[in-house]
Amino acid sequence: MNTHSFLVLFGRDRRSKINRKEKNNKYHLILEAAVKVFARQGFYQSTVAQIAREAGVADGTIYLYFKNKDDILVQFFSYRTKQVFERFRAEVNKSDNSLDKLRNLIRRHLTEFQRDRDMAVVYQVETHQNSRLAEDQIREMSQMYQDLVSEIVETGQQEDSIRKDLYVGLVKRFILGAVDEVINTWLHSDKNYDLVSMADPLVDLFVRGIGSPD
Amino acid sequence: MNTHSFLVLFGRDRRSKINRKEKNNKYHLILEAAVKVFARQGFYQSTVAQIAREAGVADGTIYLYFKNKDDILVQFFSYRTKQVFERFRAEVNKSDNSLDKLRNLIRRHLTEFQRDRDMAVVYQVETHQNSRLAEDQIREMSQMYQDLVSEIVETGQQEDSIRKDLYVGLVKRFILGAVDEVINTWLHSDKNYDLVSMADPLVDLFVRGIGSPD
DNA sequence: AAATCAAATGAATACTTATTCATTGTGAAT
DNA sequence: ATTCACAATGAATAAGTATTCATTTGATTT
Repeated sequence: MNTHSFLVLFGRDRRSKINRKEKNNKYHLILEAAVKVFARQGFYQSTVAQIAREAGVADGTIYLYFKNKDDILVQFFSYRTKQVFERFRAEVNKSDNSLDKLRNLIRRHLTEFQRDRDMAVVYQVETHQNSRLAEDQIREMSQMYQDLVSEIVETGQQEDSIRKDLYVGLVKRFILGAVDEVINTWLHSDKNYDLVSMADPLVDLFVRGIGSPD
Repeated sequence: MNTHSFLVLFGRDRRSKINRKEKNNKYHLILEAAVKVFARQGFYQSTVAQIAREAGVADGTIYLYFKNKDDILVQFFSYRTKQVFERFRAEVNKSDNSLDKLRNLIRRHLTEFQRDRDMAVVYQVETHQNSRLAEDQIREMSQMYQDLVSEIVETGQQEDSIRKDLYVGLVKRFILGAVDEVINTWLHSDKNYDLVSMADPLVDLFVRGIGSPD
């Protein structure tokens, strides 16, 4: 862990910190460039030289801000992706009604992933990898998401809008998996339809299932 | 695993086919070894030397059976995985009842992926990759699966066991995604629970949803 | 203008690895 | 026994690439 990572967190201070601010910018510049390159070619197919080129800096400069190539991916998960997942929590907290919570969560999830495709690609690929470089970060986010779903299910059961005979561990995977696949299909398509518009039909499927009411 | 033991096992067949049979065996030997190595380390982290070692052959031998490293992965999808997906179709055809079709499909899917973990890992990782080496094969299998679900939904709608107001394109992703995630979680766990036992609860979720009946 | 110093550079290093191919091994045919 | 036809080998080749570090740049201070 290098000093610069910390500077990022507290980068708002404007006074006499031009120097830091520049640093801050370059850190983000490289990170953004890296994500773009990773999204296009995959982590292992991407070279440090390509990232440097995309960011408009020299190869060596990258090592002033990141320990090594792996570290770039870890930083991506630590800051960019974790930030997004924290927004999910905020979204769920907005409502008391469990079905609204669920709808808000899915909608936010699709919105954020549609907004930043490069992030979406890297996230989808790396979380499905076997030897995951950012294993700890990925676990933490997965846990975050599962906690949200748990909370939704519990709330719903209290207010009697969600079945009580559910295996909650499975419900979590059921929901996350379906959302993931919808995103994945979108990423592999020409991306000329609105991902967020899938939210309502998807929630409807989660809640009512595909079976006839009778 | 060395070549010698294989020669002993199959060394009895002296006919002119011995040549072909040996070839065939070595082809499969290498393919199996490669899948094992890919599953452990990922495609790009795996070296041809490692595959050769695992198969008990020389590095150069691999190029007598495969055009190059990429070709090994393509062959894996062309033969091994496609074969599995064809079993899915057979399974669905066994029943006329749509919900049974669905249950059979899911059960078979989980059974096959549990049976061959190495295949499961490679499949899961590669299908989520961005630049997919076996793009054509993957598309074909995805299509196969989606056709199965379409068939199930149509049958179910005719026999009035499945809702008629469904967006079928979404139902496909909904089902495949949930199954995928259940498999993925299992692969990243200690794998000491029975994957197939998830089939019935999962189908129940698909059909009835999580919402209360009222 | 000179000195200072961190930031940035990019050529050089050290290493890894896919692929080739001259050589060797093997069993069948003559 | 000798030749023949391949299968198999693995050392050598040719590329590629992560990382380092001696040098340069440019801004700020003295």
